[in-house]
This record gives sequence, C-alpha cells and structure tokens, in this order.
Amino acid sequence: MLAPLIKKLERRFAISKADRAALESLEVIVAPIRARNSFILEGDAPDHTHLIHSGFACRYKALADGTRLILSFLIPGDFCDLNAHLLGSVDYSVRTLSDCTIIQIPRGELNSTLLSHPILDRGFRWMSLLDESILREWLISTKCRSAEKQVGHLFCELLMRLQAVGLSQEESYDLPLTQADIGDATGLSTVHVNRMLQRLRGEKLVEFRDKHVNILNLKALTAFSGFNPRYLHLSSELTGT
Amino acid sequence: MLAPLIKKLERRFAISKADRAALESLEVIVAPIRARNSFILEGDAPDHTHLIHSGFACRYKALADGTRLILSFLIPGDFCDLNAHLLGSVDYSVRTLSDCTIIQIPRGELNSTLLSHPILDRGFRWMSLLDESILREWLISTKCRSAEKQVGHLFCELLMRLQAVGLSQEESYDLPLTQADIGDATGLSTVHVNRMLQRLRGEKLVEFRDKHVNILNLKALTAFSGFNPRYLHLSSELTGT
DNA sequence: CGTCGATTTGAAATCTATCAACGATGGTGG
DNA sequence: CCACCATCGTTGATAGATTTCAAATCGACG
Repeated sequence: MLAPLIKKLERRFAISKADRAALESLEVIVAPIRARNSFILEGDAPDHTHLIHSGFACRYKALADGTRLILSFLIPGDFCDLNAHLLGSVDYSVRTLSDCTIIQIPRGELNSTLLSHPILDRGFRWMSLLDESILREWLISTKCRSAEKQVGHLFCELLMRLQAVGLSQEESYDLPLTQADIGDATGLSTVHVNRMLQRLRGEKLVEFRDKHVNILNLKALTAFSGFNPRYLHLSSELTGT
Repeated sequence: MLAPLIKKLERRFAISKADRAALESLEVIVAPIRARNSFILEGDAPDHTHLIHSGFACRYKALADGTRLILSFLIPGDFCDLNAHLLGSVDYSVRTLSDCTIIQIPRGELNSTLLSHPILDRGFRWMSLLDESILREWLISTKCRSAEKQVGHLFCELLMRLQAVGLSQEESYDLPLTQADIGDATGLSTVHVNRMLQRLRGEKLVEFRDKHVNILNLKALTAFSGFNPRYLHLSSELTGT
C-alpha cells in the first residue's frame, strides 16, 4: 500500500526491513476521492496525515478575487500535510486533480513510529525539505523564466519526480491536468499556456496532448528551460550527519 | 546574545527557564560581517548553523545569466541554514545586506540540546515551517499581485516580522535595503520598483526613504496589498499535538 | 442532438522591462 | 579643499511580454 512512499525513500536512504515493516503495519484508512475535490481546506487541523497513493492532487490557495493558485503538485508518495500539526493548522488547501486514492495515517501512531525509527524520521524531514526546495525553484521560475521556459521547466520537474516513484515511461508520462491547471500553477493565463504549449510542440521539445506528456527531446528541453535537477535532491545520500 | 531568537520563540511557545538556559549555554562564535558579503555559498555544507543576531541578510540564488534572486529576507532571530545538514548541503547562498553580526552554533551541540529539550525542538521545527510558509506567500505575491501590491505586501510582512523581535517602532522600521534589493526580492526591475514606491507614497500608504520605512496608513496598506498575517503564524500556540 | 468543458484563435489593452540619461550623494585621494 | 568616482535614486521614451475579451472549434457524453 505504501509502495510509492517507500520507493521514494529508498532512493535516498537505507530503509531496513524493520523500518519498512513499521510503515506497513500502520493502521491506515484508504479513501478513494473523485477528481476536483478539495479534501483539505485552509485552516483545517486534520488528526490524520494524508498521503497520495494514486492520482494527482495539488496544494493551492484561493484568493479573495477568486483566483486559485497552485502551490505544488502532489503525486503518489507525497504527503499533503505532513507538518500541519506543528503549525496548528494548514495554511493552504488541498484538492485532487484526477481521481485519487488517499491514505490517511493517524497522527499519533505515525509520530510514535518515527520516534522509534530514526531513519524514517530523517526521511520524513527530508521530504518536507524537498517540498521547500521545490517551492524555491518555483519562485525562481515565476520570477526569472519566460512563460515558455516555465512550462518546459514544469514538464522536466514532473518527469523526474514521477520517475522517482516509477510512474513514467521512457520520456513520457500521464498527466491528468487541463491547460487551466497549468495556468494556475505557473501563474499564466490559460490562453497563454495554450500558446506556449503550441510553441514547445512546434520546436519539437514536448507534446502535451490527451492528458499525456511526451518529451521529444529531453536534452534540448532541459537546456532550454534551464532545468537543473539538483534541487530535487534525488540522488542517494552521500553526506550528512 | 540569543535574545531575538528567544523573543521570537516565546511569542508562541512556553519556553522554560531550563530551555532558555540550555540555549544560552551553547558555545557559540560571534562574527561581525560587513554589508554585501556572501558568507554561505550554494553547495556549502557548514558544520555550524548560522543565526542572525543583528542586521539584515538574505537567501538568494545567482542565476546563470547573472541575475540574483532573493528567496527570503533574514532578520535578527532567523536561522540561515537550520536544515542544511539534512539535505547534505544548502541549495542557495546567503549574504548580508547590511553590516551584521552572525552567531555560529556548532551543529552537534545544537542537536543534542534539541534532543533533550522537546519544546525547543518543536520551536525550531516551527521556525523552519514558517520559512516555508513565507515562501509560499512570496510565490503567491509574484504570481497574483501587481507590482505595486507586491511591494506593499513586502512592507507589511517586514513590519510584522520585525515587530515579533522588537525591532519596529509604532508603524515604522529601519530597512537597510536599496531599491535594487527590493527588485531582486520581488523580481521587478529597479526602475519599476522606484515607480511603485513613488505611487505608494503618493497614495499616502507607505514611505521608504533613507533606509527607513514609514507606514502612513497600515489599515489601508494591508487592505490594498491583500496582506493577511495568518501565514506568519505569529499568534501564540493554541492548538497542536 | 444539444450541452458542457476544454482547446484554439485573433485583436486590443496593459503591465513591466529595457535603454539611456541625469542629478544627488558620499567617500577617496590628490 | 577640490576633483573624481561609484552608487543610488529618478525620469522619459520605447519595446516586448502577457493579459483580457470575445468568439470559434472540438470532443465527450447524456
């Protein structure tokens, strides 16, 4: 059940059989949720932690003027609200983009597992920092990259992240988003997203059609969009205390 | 020595005498650093944690094309690289904006203090999440707010953060930045920052002159720039596990 | 068949960047 | 004390990117 999560952790940490067993023995609730459903709202203080098992979701904030801004995409193996308990409540909302199955893990149980399994604790902190690192890169994207590069960069990031949980083919992957979703995530208007997609397609860099991304020339695309995978910290752990 | 840090923590947590004593007994190194000095570089793996004692600094990334993008402002009481050890190395650089004094705390010593003082551990995690929360708000700013609102929003945020460590007067504070710095932080050109400052001044919302911010009408400014202090999580801890 | 959501296209409006230049300031060295 | 230089703030004009508005097309689905 926790396969994507474990897969992600194993890429970077030496997870022992005991660690894995501890995770697998957690008493979780598995819930299917339909697409476009906000299952965590800003201000909530959930007593369960939510983990994506399948499907795509996003963190977002709804602004006063009705704009919805996507703060991060959540893919299988990602936690929605890992640290909510520390801040008291979440300051963003979470909603599904496609049909999803969400795993709910009781807060208290998870905490005690982490207490007795330091590697897991470390891994979970690492995931939280990864979120932050991605956030920083998005900030850079919106500020410094042209609309076209921004969209290209996003496709690169998603490829790497989906690879890490085994959800990509060679250089293509399913992406159940609309162009409007990409607009919400990049801060571009839907119309402009459309034009940028056409341009990227015309330049034989990426195609995004029928909810499927097909990267035609990965090398050229990463070069063009200034994508440097370092910020995803996906390589195995070499240093550290 | 650690006054700003303790002040910040106390606003939200019940810090006991023992906790405070533990912090104060840390063997720290105090270093004065001149303005505009990068003392942590992307890729570094410092064995000390850096805490701002006085002055202004920033996290930033230098891009290939020479652009410098500020990811966050660091004020007294803020850590520069609290979690660097978990990721192995920092993925951003840190530099002073004004003359600063920086406190260096040995990583290992800090860790053991946190292990024996759960409230502090909690507080430190909270600070790290706060960083992330501010990052999210910046992302929203650059994507959804006009240049003028963005600058106004920044002044609101800094007021609140400086208040939390006792570094503001009524509704004004010293801010040792140039207009170019504000540009690097907001992703606007220096020229445009200048015009926005003039406009904000003309509308009797804020003045920024001689390294000093004077908020003329806080209520109007927060309303105008869509500032909601919730994301700073500064109120005292009411909920939580 | 009609409808709804998603994608596509075109034209105009708006915002922000860029380029270039100027004034003010403060510090430095002669 | 003055000349010089560098940095910062200011102003104007122009160019480019992106948004907004409006409308057409397309496909899926009841």
